[in-house]
Amino acid sequence: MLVTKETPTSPTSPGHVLAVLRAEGPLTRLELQERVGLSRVTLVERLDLLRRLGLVRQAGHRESSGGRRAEMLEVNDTGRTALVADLGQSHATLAVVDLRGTVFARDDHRLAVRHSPQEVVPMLLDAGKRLLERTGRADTLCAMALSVPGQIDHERGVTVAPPTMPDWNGTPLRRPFAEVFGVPVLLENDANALTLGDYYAMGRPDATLVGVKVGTGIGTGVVISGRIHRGESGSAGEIGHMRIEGSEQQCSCGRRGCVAASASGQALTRILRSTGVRTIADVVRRVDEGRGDAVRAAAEAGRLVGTVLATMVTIINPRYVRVGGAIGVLPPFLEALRRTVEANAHASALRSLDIEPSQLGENGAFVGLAGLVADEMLSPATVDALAAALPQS
Amino acid sequence: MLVTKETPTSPTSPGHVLAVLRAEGPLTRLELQERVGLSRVTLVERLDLLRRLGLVRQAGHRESSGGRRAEMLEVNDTGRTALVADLGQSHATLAVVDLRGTVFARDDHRLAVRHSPQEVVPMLLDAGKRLLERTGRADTLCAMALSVPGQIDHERGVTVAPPTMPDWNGTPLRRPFAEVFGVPVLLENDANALTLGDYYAMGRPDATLVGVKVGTGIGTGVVISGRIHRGESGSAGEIGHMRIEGSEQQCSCGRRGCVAASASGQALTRILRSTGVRTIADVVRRVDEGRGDAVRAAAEAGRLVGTVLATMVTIINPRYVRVGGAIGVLPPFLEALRRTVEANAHASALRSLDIEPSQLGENGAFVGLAGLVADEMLSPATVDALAAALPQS
DNA sequence: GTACTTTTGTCAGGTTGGTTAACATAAGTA
DNA sequence: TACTTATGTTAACCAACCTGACAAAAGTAC
Repeated sequence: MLVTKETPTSPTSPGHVLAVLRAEGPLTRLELQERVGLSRVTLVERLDLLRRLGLVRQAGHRESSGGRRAEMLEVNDTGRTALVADLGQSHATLAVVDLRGTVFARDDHRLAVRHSPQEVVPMLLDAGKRLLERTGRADTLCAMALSVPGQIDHERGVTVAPPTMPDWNGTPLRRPFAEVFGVPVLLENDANALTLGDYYAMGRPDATLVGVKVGTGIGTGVVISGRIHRGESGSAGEIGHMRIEGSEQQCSCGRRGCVAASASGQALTRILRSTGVRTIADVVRRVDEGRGDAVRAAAEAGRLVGTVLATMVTIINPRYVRVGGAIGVLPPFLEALRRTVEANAHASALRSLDIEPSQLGENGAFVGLAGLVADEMLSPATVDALAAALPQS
Repeated sequence: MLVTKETPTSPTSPGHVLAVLRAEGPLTRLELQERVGLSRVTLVERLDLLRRLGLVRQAGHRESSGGRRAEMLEVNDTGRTALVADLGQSHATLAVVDLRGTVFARDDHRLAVRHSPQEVVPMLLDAGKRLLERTGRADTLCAMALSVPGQIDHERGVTVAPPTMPDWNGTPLRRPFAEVFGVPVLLENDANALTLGDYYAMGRPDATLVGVKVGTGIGTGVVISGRIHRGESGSAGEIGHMRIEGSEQQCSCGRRGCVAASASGQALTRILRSTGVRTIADVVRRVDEGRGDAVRAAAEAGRLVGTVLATMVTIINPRYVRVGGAIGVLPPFLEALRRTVEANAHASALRSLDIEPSQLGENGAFVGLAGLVADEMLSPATVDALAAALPQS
């Protein structure tokens, strides 16, 4: 049966007041009062509570309309800290951020191609501790969030790694980090995290958003009604290993003809190997330099991903598509992708569609993870729990 | 910005009590009290209100545990009436139903291939009035719901008809029916309505459900978190006019190579024309009789739809797929579809997947529309509004 | 400066909507 | 008949919130 998931909090609880403030940006007390439907007396009490929790702050004033200026209030999303990590097939990056996604410090690690959790997890724990100390924000740490390639078993807090990373299959991630840092640990797929980054950076639009990430591998994320659609087994949007009609290219997943076998960063590296390319960074550099073979390969990759994305657009009918990842943002790739989608998707789905590159660059996943933490820590339920635990006046 | 859409009703309001009862089936007063979190005194008052509104009723007793038996309570979903209509490319069917989808009377009309709203709408209004009178349920009518092929502009209550029904493009549907029957009118795409039918018939599972309808045309619906995903322009799931690689078959939509041009009921009728087939009913009969050419054609159609559905399954990662429509439920079609999905969709998405034919037959759309009406009329917001308007004891 | 306006905070009394506790009745079992 | 459980009702009570009055802060207009 469908279980109602709304928090059992009343629509005038402190948590709900904060939610209104979060959704509708800086507001004056009067505006807030109208939207929440509380009397001034009670609202003052609510705000006092939220202020003591450090969750709201002043944000300038409105123009005077003949008397005292009204003070604007907003959610304090810079006071608390999250430790976030982006784990990839060949890298691991840690960052200390606030709940808005501002990066205070980051720490990049290259990883061997076939790295194992036994080496990487302790390294991350250690690096995380040092990074927190270095920024002096350890005392405001409220959560940790990790993005990983492949699927996640959210129930158990365990990875369900892709075939390309067999050592990582079933690795418990939530537990070790929760134990060391003593805060909740959120896990998210890498493409989902990037998609959420764009979603939050766009001001949490109330429309369906599809995010595409083309880096070493290929993945997508879908945000519907403000939430990532993960599907029944957490593999929704895993388009990287869909078949391309007519292709027999061997894929690193073991099968043949996958999109990722022909259009991922890994595939481009292989395709351009004879021209001296060894890494994805090499691919990006050559495309930026305008080398014909590299540009053509990127465009062909964009066309292939575009074919699959056109189907996705037809099925999901999103308002926005945001394309990220090292390969995804390359202009020849993006242009070919856009043209292919426009040629193949359902006409009606195209009318309201907006395809743009992801705006966040290197920090995209961090913004997404920070937003995820924010949604968790600033949710009405969490805030009401905090408020209830607060000592009286 | 994302606007919070929860009703501003408190979590202990009459509407919410009803919602709990709706979600968790028949409950005793004590169980209900625990789940809602109200004292017995107040719960009695709530239930009195709901009983006076005719929204709850007794449903037998629990076994005695040594004393008086506890009385079970359930939502009364048979007391109110909805007029529902399923409008197709060549038929229009009206039915009088209760909010559970029980059909009290139905009225089938064949329509000319190129029918126009100018003839059909007045006919439906007239037939609806007579049907309501005949069943004697006109006095409990609480809403009307219509399913139509093509998309719907829910804002304006207007159809955005498919290219195959150009006369119906932009037809106002909500207004004429609302004026004649004096109740709210809900509109839904036909594939969405059928999908919702299976969703409600399955007891509103808390999992993603994809419905596929293959009748005259091809359409799909997606239920996520208990709601139909309609997409930005209402065309989500319109897979009928996606391209098949290699096909150049002319489609009735004007383009070439669409799935619907090769795999819809209309396409099968054309393909089997030389064997004497004239209608979809002919196709169904010949497949049921086991005629080789018809069975092969149905299987090939299933394979083609399966190819597209495999992509959809990979992208959405649903728990359930339900296949309906006159062609969709044919065993050779369904078997070929199932095999194709299993061969092509992402392995992880297949593990938790359950593909079955729609269980509802002719009345599928009616059950879906009835559920849609129920969700609307029994929602906390609607119920609380009714309760507030009720005269004091 | 003074007069006026708007914003914000606080106190006090009243209303509402719920609570608990006690009692009464109904409807079972042993 | 005695005991148990379910249900309804009454009355006293209580917490949360509201309204209204008052006051101070912080502006503008003159």
